[in-house]
Amino acid sequence: MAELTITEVSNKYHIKPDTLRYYERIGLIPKVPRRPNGNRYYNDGLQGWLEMIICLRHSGVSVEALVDYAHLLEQGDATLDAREELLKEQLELLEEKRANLDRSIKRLQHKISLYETGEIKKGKSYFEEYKILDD
Amino acid sequence: MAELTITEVSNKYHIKPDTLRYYERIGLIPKVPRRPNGNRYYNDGLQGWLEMIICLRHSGVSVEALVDYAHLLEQGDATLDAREELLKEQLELLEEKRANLDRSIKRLQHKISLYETGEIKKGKSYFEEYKILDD
DNA sequence: TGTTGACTTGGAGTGAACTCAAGGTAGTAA
DNA sequence: TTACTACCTTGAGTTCACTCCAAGTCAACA
Repeated sequence: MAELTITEVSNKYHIKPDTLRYYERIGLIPKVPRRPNGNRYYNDGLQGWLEMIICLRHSGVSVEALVDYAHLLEQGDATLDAREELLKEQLELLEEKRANLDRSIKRLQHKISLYETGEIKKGKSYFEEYKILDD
Repeated sequence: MAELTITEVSNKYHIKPDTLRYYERIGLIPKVPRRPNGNRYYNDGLQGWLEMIICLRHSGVSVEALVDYAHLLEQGDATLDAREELLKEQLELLEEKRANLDRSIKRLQHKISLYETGEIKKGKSYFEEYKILDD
């Protein structure tokens, strides 16, 4: 890890430079340090934070929640409890998401198996297929 | 199960009447049958389909993909293979999602444990917390 | 000394998926 | 008859999360 330009970070994390600047604008990333000419550079700490928020964003954690967390971090020691609380709330949301995701995956697998075994036969009416799945 | 009004379906599946009408407008739900006064009623087949699409929507399957699937269903037997293909694609997407979700959950759990054991101590600089997590 | 090319800014535009508002009708209850 | 409620339609508005655009700066290279 080293200090990377915005384009390098963009390539590393598959996230557009515009998005990186947007994240900074809304406070999801703090003020990024600059070269004498004004160009941003991203150090190790920033890259660690980026990795974290990109992972969580991919899982559907809202930008708002992450901005809240970032703001709490900026306020330092006084917000340790609030931060833990926020993380726990988000964890619960993600666990709900996973439960639902598991249901959907099972549903799709079951449905696909019906296609493969030919149990969804020709000539069925539009919705007949769905009665099978009322489980 | 019986024939339900739009409000009853709305309550049953926690989805707004406007959203139900919207789904119909865009072809995600087929023409819903009507009472003589024009009010919609949702029969068993429709409710089964709704349950399915709501589950998948909660898991992040796009409206577009579901509309495509609905259109294929409407076209009958000739689309059996295309339907199976579409389901398999969506299943793959969901499995990717689950892998990422698991990563995020582990990350959050780890982070919360750092808060609980006090390993995230007072007086740390803004990003120091994230260096711990470079794993 | 131009002319690339990578960066900068502020602000506007986009796409997905709802969500709402305005105005109208049908059926019931006082 | 009037009031109320639940439904209807069309079309516009909202939210979220980017994503793009135009115009400008700066460093390096021919």
